[in-house]
Amino acid sequence: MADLRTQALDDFRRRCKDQGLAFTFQRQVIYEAVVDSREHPTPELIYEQVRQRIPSISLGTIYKNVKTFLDSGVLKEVTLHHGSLRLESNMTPHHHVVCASCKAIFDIKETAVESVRLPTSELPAGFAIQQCRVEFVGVCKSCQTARRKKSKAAKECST
Amino acid sequence: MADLRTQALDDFRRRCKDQGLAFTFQRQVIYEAVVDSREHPTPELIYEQVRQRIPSISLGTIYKNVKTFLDSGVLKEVTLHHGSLRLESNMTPHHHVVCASCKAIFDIKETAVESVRLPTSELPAGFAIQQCRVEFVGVCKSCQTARRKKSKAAKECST
DNA sequence: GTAAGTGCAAAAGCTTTGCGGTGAA
DNA sequence: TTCACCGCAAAGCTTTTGCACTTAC
Repeated sequence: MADLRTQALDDFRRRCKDQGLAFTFQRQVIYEAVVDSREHPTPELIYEQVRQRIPSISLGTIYKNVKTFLDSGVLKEVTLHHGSLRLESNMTPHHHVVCASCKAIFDIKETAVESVRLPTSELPAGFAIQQCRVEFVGVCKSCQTARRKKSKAAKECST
Repeated sequence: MADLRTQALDDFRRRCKDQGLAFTFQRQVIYEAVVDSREHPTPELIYEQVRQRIPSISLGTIYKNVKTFLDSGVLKEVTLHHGSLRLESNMTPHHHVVCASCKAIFDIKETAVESVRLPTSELPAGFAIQQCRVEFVGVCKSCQTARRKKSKAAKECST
């Protein structure tokens, strides 16, 4: 009987193969650390977890692999905005449209979307909601144009 | 006739007074730089803008004042997650509940909220939406408890 | 065997902090 | 006059990069 962990491991091995990534012990343990933690961990937290099983691992390796996993779609980032403080002077409630490519942020007035409701039963126990933010993620006009140009150039280059 | 800029300035002066903040030229220019820019600027971008009017300003002053403005509610941050990469292994679409105090992130299954629609007319021209993310912001149970304890202690301290 | 991955250390952002001089109230 | 604020410089994080060694394929 293949237990869940074995199955998850096979899954991960397959995903590495699909992405052309070498299947190393370090990668396996890093990946498991993220999956096992229910906390949306930071690289530092992953480092602490992984070090319990691989004391010789370096933080640099965590970062390199996290980046590899993000690039290949094995993991995701919780937010597109990490790494830079972005400010807001529009103090009236509103929502955002964000370009995944250039990180441009556009405001949308609150009334443009229907108010979103969440049944209390879906919330963590005792959580007090103050606000609901909606974020539409996509690609802005100029980034679409840039991508088209780039892929066209790549095509011409390969012929 | 008081133009818009004069009025905005008076507004800002009043807000500083309300918050017990000194009204300095630097603060005025920093604030105006954020308001004038439609781009949800970073501190670095604000620095560039402000330097055109106050060449001697330092980046440290930008950071100090941005922090002051955030603490006093004169400005807001676009996201709570800036400053730390947070990872996600749950690749199925879902939404988040975030504690504004400890930054804990909880998953909510996508079906828990009705799908959010945005009329194309509300979008920036040419923007291609790929995804909609909903984030409920509030305070988790343990942070509520901690705050209650803290404010109780403060009360006892002041008597 | 070869290309990719690892560990280590240095460096590159971004942000905070401390201190002496300056300016707002 | 006093206290908060400014500019400067140093330090503290987080993240990236380069290089020699090792490992997966």
